[in-house]
Amino acid sequence: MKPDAPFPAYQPLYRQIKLLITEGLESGQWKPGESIPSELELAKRFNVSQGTVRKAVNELAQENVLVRRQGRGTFVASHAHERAQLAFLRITPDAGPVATIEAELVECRRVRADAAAARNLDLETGSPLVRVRRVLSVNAKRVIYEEAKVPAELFPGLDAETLNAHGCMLYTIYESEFHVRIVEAEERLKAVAADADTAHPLGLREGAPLLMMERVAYTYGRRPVELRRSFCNCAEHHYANIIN
Amino acid sequence: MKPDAPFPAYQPLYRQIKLLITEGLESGQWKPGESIPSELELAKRFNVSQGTVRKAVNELAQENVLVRRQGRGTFVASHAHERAQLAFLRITPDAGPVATIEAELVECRRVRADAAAARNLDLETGSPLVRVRRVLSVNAKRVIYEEAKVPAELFPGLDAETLNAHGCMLYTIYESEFHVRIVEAEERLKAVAADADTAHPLGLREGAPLLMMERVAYTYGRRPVELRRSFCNCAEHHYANIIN
DNA sequence: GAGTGGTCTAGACCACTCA
DNA sequence: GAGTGGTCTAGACCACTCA
Repeated sequence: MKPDAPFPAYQPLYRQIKLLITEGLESGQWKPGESIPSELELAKRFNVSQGTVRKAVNELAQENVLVRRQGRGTFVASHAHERAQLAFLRITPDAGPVATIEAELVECRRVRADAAAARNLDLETGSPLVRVRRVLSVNAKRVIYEEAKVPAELFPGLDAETLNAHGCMLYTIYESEFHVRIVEAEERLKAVAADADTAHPLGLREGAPLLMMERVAYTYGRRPVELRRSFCNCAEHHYANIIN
Repeated sequence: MKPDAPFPAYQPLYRQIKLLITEGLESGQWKPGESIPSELELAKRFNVSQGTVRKAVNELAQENVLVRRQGRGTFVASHAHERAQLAFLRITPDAGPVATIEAELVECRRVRADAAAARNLDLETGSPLVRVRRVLSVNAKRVIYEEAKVPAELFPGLDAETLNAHGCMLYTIYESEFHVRIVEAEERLKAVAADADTAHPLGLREGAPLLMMERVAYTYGRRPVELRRSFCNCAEHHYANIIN
């Protein structure tokens, strides 16, 4: 395999290999938690050197799409194991680690995408969405009220029953029940005053300061598949971030 | 050069090279904005292959310590150029990009480290610090009130005059005037209610919700050198973050 | 001991920058 | 055209896992 296609801009070989691997992941050829073939095997299959496969796999590992384990193999990253979940839950108690997380379902229903939701999810206005509202408890304290919206088409049969049956981690459910893996998210944070809707579920008075987190979550290929707005009571919790 | 030293745990060659390069940076042998020697030159100097140097340099580039430019060379990252500054200023207008940033100095004086500051900065309680309080304007709107504390020892002569003479980017000043380069930071975000101290500089009423950002900033080798607490009025601005 | 990923080398050639 | 980083190959050997 050589760089051909002069038009779609020059892409190095390892990027093309990366794309081929990503396609295998998208198609479900290799599922979350499973191992992909060894470097030598992939090199043979794609007719390139091991070094080129390595470079492609390294980038995917870096993006948390694959997980390398020396001596064992390379695995498809999963929200189910390894508490990689916590990468997407940045709220932490001020003192001590996150020990438990529980969710109480407030509501799960079908809605129509408004203009903003449609724009962010790359859909038509009015497209059917599933809207999930929940209260999350960290270490048995209710601190987050969140609303998630996802395209109904991608999540057929997502309802209260499904949610209650499969634990509290939404991204684990997306992955195991609907074959949608979240790999990246963009967040916008603001401090806002609690209104009636957000104050009550968290046991606060209206006007109390809340950390609002608006998120667009993406699957492979930077395709947006979830819109989320969360509100966190920061009395004893904070949002942790590392900059570099 | 071969892996020797059996005791301090096995470190691959490229990590040792990485450390040697970092030492050159810390010592000021190569200064921010300057280029470091070419890969082949470094390979000759350290008596390893170009590939090993490349691996070390790649990691440092990844950490935003070095910047690679094909055809030109490898440069020491700088807060002065390339608006790499914005990596550490996550506050953005809700609509449109950051066009201008200005700072008004509120206060600059010497203080003593309290227990918390001492712990976070790896100092003794009571150590001399310089405390800087400022109001930052983004696109000509005053939206951030911030307080930074740094060890006085590391920043001799840091005073109001210095600050007013060298523009508004603190990390650029640290770098150009005091040879302290910030490479990483940990932040904790909370929503809080404005008190008298924070409300007035931002033109808000007490009790208004503010986004509080507490930061520990690190130089090479993860040495903590700045403590910062900022408050942002989120009426028309937000904190942007990417998770993956 | 077989198989995996991790490190290291040597060398060829490409893409880009600049004088 | 000389010099830089970027890609790609082939091959050796190491560290780690597991049966």
